[in-house]
Amino acid sequence: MKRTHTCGALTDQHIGQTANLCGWVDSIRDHGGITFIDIRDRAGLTQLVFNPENDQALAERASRLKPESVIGVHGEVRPRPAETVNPRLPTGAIEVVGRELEIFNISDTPPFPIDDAKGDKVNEDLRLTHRYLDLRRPRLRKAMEVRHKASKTVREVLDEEGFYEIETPFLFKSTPEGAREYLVPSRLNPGEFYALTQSPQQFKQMLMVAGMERYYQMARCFRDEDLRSDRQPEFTQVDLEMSFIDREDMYALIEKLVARVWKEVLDIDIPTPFPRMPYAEVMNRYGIDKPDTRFGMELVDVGEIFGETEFKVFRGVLDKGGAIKAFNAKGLADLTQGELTNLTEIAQSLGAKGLAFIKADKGQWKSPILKFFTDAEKAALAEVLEIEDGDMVFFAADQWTRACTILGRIRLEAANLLKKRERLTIAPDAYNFLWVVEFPLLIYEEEEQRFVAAHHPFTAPVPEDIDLLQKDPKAVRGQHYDLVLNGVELGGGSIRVHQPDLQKTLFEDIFAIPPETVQERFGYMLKSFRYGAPPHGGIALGFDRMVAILTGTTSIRDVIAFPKTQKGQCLMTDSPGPVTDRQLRDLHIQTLVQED
RNA sequence: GGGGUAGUAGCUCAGUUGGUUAGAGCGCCUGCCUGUCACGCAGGAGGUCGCGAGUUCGAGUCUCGUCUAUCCCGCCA
Repeated sequence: MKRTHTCGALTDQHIGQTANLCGWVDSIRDHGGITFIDIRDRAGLTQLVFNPENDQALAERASRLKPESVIGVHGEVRPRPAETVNPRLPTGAIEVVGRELEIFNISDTPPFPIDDAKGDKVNEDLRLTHRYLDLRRPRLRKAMEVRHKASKTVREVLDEEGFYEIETPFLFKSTPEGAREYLVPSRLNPGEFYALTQSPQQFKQMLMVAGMERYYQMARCFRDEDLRSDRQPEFTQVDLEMSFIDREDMYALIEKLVARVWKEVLDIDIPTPFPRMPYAEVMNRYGIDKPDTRFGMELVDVGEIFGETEFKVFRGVLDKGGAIKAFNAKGLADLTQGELTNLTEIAQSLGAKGLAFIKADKGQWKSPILKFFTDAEKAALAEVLEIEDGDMVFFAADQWTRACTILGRIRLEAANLLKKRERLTIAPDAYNFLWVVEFPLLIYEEEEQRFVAAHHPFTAPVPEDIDLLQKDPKAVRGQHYDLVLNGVELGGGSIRVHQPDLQKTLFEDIFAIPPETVQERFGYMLKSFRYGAPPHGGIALGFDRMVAILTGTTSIRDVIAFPKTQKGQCLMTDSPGPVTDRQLRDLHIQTLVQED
């Protein structure tokens, strides 16, 4: 039986017509005589009626079906009796009277309910083992649709903007700086290995040297790092690179791209341009480089208030040039002892000695450190932090970065506690995009006693800071930009170095990589830059994270058809798995693990 | 590598201070039922309490170890 309509398509417009529907049995309601079957396909649900008065044998066959079986039904569309119309269903005004029934496949009883509400509560490992059943649930089906629409829109916009979609190799060579890589033994080159690309970074720059001018790719990337709810070993980036552009061009393009995706998928108008904030400011105000700006409780520098303090802890930090930061967790004075202990432990894990606080409770302030504060200091605190009864204020006194980082983390934890108490609500359709700009180009690595790239070694310095490279490397800002959305790092990129001499200086003088190593790893790149490299820059957006936000989930596993568990396994196919000795021999490798 | 949470029927969970035969809802099976849509009613089957040790007269419950999933730290240029 060939289908003529989908299960979502039939409405009262089709009354009187015949139709062939194919799909899965969603539910069976056998009344002894009359039997109703909901048939489901990708598009929706339609009620089938089988009446023994019409065809006794057919009605009996229908009533013996099992849920999730696949059937085809021929019948006519008719209106439901007025009092039995179901307004909760798009197809609730009609039903299809079954005349013929073809059973394509009888289903075993599924191991878990194929149902959004119940399915969401089922253990994820069971769902992943039977992912083909999990994906039947409307929520996941919808996620796949959103993912498709988003990638389609990305392709449309970038096509309009003159980009070529170009594929680059997955099999690359190992580049030990950066993420741990998946290695692939080379059969034809004994003892040598490919590495799967952790991103197409070097290839896309070569495409610019090659004169492609505008490249993009829905690029699969591979990183052998530990997993998180927003990190999978293979994931997808919207990867692109452009020649002859500056940062402003990039902001405009990505704002256009993102706004179109939100419009196409959610029918929401995202205001552009997006706000921009320098790295130093986001750290000062939010204590994190990917701030969630959907709520306030911003960090405040209270160092000036305590300029004359005799409180040893603050005095010591200020004398060493550190910072005293504070923020007001509005309405969190009823924090429990357990919650406070938990916050303190988090602060300590980030290097704090403790977590100082002031609780404004029933008209008075309570705090172990209150006795060290003068009345003037208290008054000043009350003013800048807008302390009211019921508030909880946290402090961090440390070197600037650490003080910000500690409170930035506590701010997020406090927000979660307030959400639980329903004192902080964030609109589900709040999308706070933000460009974070002017990152430092370099970070000093204490362990290795050298500078490393804050992002990657191909990021160009801000032109007016180039002179500082030798004099004051810490002060050099990079032409890097991060796109942040609701506290999630959605992507990042930069204007690249395109001058061979500058790139060589960065590698050898600043990052202190031995010249032989530079030659081995990046020699081809430096060489290419001597043959007419255009100024260029690019960006990569985390596509899985974008779709997760579009579908309102926090786990990218919900938007990847076949994701892996935290141990990197696919429970459906049971991979990875062992290989034969013969395979290992062909690849010239041995394992040190003995099979049981 | 480290910390937290969870693991009891096919699924979701309850199980008191360690004490008789481990329960519920859903699902499944059987029967009844002609307008339901989470159909209803009656009955029934279904358990290696993740696994392994230990303590104890006695362990789902306590201890240790271990496995799996998940959240987080480290890690992710």
